[in-house]
Amino acid sequence: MGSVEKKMPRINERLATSGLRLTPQREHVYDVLLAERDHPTAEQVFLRAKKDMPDISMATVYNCLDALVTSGLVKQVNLDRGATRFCPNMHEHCHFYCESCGGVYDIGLTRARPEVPMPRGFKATHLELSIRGLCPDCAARKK
Amino acid sequence: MGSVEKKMPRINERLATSGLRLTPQREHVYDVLLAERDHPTAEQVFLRAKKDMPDISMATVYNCLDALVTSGLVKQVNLDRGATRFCPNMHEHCHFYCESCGGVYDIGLTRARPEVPMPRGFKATHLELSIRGLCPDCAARKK
DNA sequence: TTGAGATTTAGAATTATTCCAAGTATTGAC
DNA sequence: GTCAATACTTGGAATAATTCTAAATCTCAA
Ligand SMILES: [Mn+2]
Ligand SMILES: [Mn+2]
Ligand SMILES: [Zn+2]
Ligand SMILES: [Zn+2]
Repeated sequence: MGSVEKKMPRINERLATSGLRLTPQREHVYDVLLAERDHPTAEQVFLRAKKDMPDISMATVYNCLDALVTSGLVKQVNLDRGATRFCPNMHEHCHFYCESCGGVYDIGLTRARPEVPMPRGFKATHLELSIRGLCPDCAARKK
Repeated sequence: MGSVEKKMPRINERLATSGLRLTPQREHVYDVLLAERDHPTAEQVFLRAKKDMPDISMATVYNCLDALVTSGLVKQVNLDRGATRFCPNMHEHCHFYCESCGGVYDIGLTRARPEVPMPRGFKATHLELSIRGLCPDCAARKK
């Protein structure tokens, strides 16, 4: 995670191509996401962001998250009815939701992109897989 | 769709095994869902249900939908942030969301249940695939 | 230096859903 | 059949997550 050398130009450039500026708030929100790979909600991002930037507002967190999503640096993850979660991992992957602890984990899709035969006429542009069950910790505990 | 002969015992029995009663409202909400295969929201179900049962309330529609889901007669479908949609098709299938018209379509998963290699320790119990793109009508129109 | 446009912010508004408490209906024991 | 226990429906209040709004602040380029 060579943050300064690699992250900065990337985030700057990505925002720029969407006509957005790199602001301290946006960078900080992105850092918060990169710091922990648990798919936090906007609320959780807000709480974490405040630690180092006490004056940041909830509205700004929503704005920043939106800017990061728009510029392709962050993915939104929606799990049934709950609050939207955010994921800075832009590699192709799907999400595993633990029904016991509520945790969300990345599952790499090596090459096995699920193949689904489309009925005539449908043009698929994007497909999303989500899995639910028990994470390793919870599975072990339930034994 | 031999409704009376086949639907009634099924819905009655399914509700019963969850300790729930078959009420006129529950049956009517189920009928509304069966009448059109377009994954309506609770609001839409409410509007349609009122046509033949003008005194039904929104709260009851939510309650009925919940009862039907609990007893395994109806599936909930969540598409990103939007209102939950409801689907009376209990065969294994996934959902196609048209980014142009917003329609939701059932896509049968013949046998091709997507195979995903689980990292060590994860116990998957359920997996869900959703696809977005253009439905046949919208795809043709965009040509 | 300056002003147009972008960004941040607090708080109001909105949306979808759940909760609540009261009234109504159904059921089974007698 | 009567009656109480239980289930169900209902309107409205409450909640949760998100979006909107309008004013203050910041940034960049001329
Ligand atoms: Mn992820
Ligand atoms: Mn469906
Ligand atoms: Zn877990
Ligand atoms: Zn369409």
